[in-house]
Amino acid sequence: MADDGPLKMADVARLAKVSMSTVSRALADNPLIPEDRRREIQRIAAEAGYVINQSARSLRMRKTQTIGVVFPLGHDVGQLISDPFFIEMFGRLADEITTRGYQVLLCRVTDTSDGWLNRIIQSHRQDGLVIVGQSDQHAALNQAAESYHPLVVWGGHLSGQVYCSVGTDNIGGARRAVDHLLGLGRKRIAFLGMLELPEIGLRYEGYVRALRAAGIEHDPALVIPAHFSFETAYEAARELIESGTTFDAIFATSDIIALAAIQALAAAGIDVPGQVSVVGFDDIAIAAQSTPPLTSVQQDLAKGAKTIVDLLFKRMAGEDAPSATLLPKLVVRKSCGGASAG
Amino acid sequence: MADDGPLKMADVARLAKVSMSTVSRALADNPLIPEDRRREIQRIAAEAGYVINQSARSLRMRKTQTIGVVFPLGHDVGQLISDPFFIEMFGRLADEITTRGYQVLLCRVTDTSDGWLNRIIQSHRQDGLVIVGQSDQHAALNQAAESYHPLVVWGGHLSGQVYCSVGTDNIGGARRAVDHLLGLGRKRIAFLGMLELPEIGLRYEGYVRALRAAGIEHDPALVIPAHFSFETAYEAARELIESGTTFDAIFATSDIIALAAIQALAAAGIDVPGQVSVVGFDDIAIAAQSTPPLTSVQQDLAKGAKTIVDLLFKRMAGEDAPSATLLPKLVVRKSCGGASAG
DNA sequence: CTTGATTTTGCAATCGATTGCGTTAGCGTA
DNA sequence: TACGCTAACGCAATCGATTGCAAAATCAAG
Repeated sequence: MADDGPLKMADVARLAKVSMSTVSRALADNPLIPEDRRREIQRIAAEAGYVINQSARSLRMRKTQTIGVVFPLGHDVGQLISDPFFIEMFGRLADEITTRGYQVLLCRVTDTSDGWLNRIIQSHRQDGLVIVGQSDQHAALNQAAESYHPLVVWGGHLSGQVYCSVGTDNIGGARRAVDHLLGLGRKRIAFLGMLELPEIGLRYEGYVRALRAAGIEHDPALVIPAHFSFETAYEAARELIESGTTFDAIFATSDIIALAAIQALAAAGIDVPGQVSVVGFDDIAIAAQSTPPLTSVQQDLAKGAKTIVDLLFKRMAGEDAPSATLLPKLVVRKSCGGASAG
Repeated sequence: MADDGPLKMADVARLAKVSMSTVSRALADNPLIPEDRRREIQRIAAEAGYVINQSARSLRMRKTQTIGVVFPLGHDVGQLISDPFFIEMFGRLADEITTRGYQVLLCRVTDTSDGWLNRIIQSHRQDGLVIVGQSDQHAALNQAAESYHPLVVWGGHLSGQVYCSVGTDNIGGARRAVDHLLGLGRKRIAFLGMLELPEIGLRYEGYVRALRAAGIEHDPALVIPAHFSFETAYEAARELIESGTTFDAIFATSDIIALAAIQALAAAGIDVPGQVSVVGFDDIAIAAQSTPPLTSVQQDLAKGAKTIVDLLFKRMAGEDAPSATLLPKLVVRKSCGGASAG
């Protein structure tokens, strides 16, 4: 009875003694087929273990029921997708997407030559795209967004931006963090991060504004370039410590950097938060579990992911969806001293 | 010149003044087409921004150039994919897969009713499957493996196993960890983990063997059920502490559980490693960065992922590939006292 | 200039579903 | 019985590529 190859719809049609058209419609719950017959055909198909071939379906319907999630570009190309922030974001996005009955296709860009985005788009492997982090590809995104609508980017809103983005209010978040440090009486606040990246530039902007508002002179010696990886951030922090520059607080532009800094401080025998307060950015899962627990600017990733996917589905439906900015929240824990009850 | 819809191969054929067959072959670098003409056609296609439609290609070739990665099943269904171990594994797998020119499709199983695996397989969305963690689906995997070969499972080798799996030597790893604790003079070693899961069962086996070999009586009061999530593990550890049962070491079956235990111990004013030594399992990235840094049984995920994907591609090529077991390594850090120069 | 061998090229079938449109069946009413 | 109308259903085209096979073009040798 059972031949080797997997069942095709034609086989089910034969079993049910109807045409393929009817099977197709029955499986799609098309009301053109009377309900009892629909049920019957569905039962037969299920019992035979029939599953629709998605390749064929995608071709015909020009839809794949799949969302592509594209990961860090530019400076991070070729690297492992291991940054906790990206990872957490990916998990949240995956949840939101699968909940809506779509599959998730991970796209790693291995070839950033001109047209990389077009190559992804035109492959028709997905019905929509989420790009996590605009990195240095602002122009490419702008260009693609003109003709391709189902596209949402996670990242700060930049000037001259055409594409739809969802991101944190970086300036406001940074400002809040630095204001908090100032409120604790800290005056020499170091800034750790890569100014070249657009989002970090915005956080720097917030840092500067907060200092200025407090009437504190801004010391360039306190601005330290630090990459996102733990090792390089640790080095950066170590150099700051050894440089002899005095400081009583650190505003790190990511939690990984903050954790690395705390570790470097501990290694140098400097007490956190006794001598130096540390604030991070992102509030990733381990932030609450570090020692001491890390004060951090919380990006509500659950909400961010939901917003991204909501907007994406709107755009896929042809509606126009505007960019959104999320308001970050400062989560105060022990790493900066002051009030906290663990 | 530019009409609205995206280019099709026929359009490129027209531009190049050849047939579609020739374009198809040229883009596939088929030597049937003379090299200079191939180049020419490729240039024309690239300039026009043409990209092959993967839906059509997949249908015709019966290949998708995609590997499906299926995530935790059973008890974890419906949960967020956030466990650092899974996440790290996913990143590594994604790297190995994309390096080989394949795409990664994330499959979350939302419906574990009978035939869930068949439904994934028969959808023909992927050319091969990696299943991360067999959970309680041993039987389903065995059944599917009989007719579907390009399938590799991450997990321990269980008795009566038909499918191909790659996993750590759980018994050996646990044994090594407990032996180390015994070597430090610890005698009352608590075990934290869910015995119901096959892999954890094996780790328990190693735990028991190590105790037995050391001539230490095995106290059931020291075996505490603990789930993989931080919160539940924290609760489990707290209960152990408050139960009054004496213990001088903890063997946790995952790093998350270990970190939760350390935090619970700290909250109870118990010094780690002074009063209690703690060893984890997995050696996830944050293990080295916790306070104190965590001793852990290292599963070499990079190697594991590479092995999984190697075997999978062998199987996709029709070869037969046997299961593999990786030897774990105990990474000693400060959380269990003894030698360490952190 | 033939002829045969070889290299290029294109026709048309194919992958497995979906769906517009026309046909048939079924029913009620006159 | 005849007619009209609607509900069910199936034919065949279609999505956009790949490829077996045969035709056409090219070349070498006689």
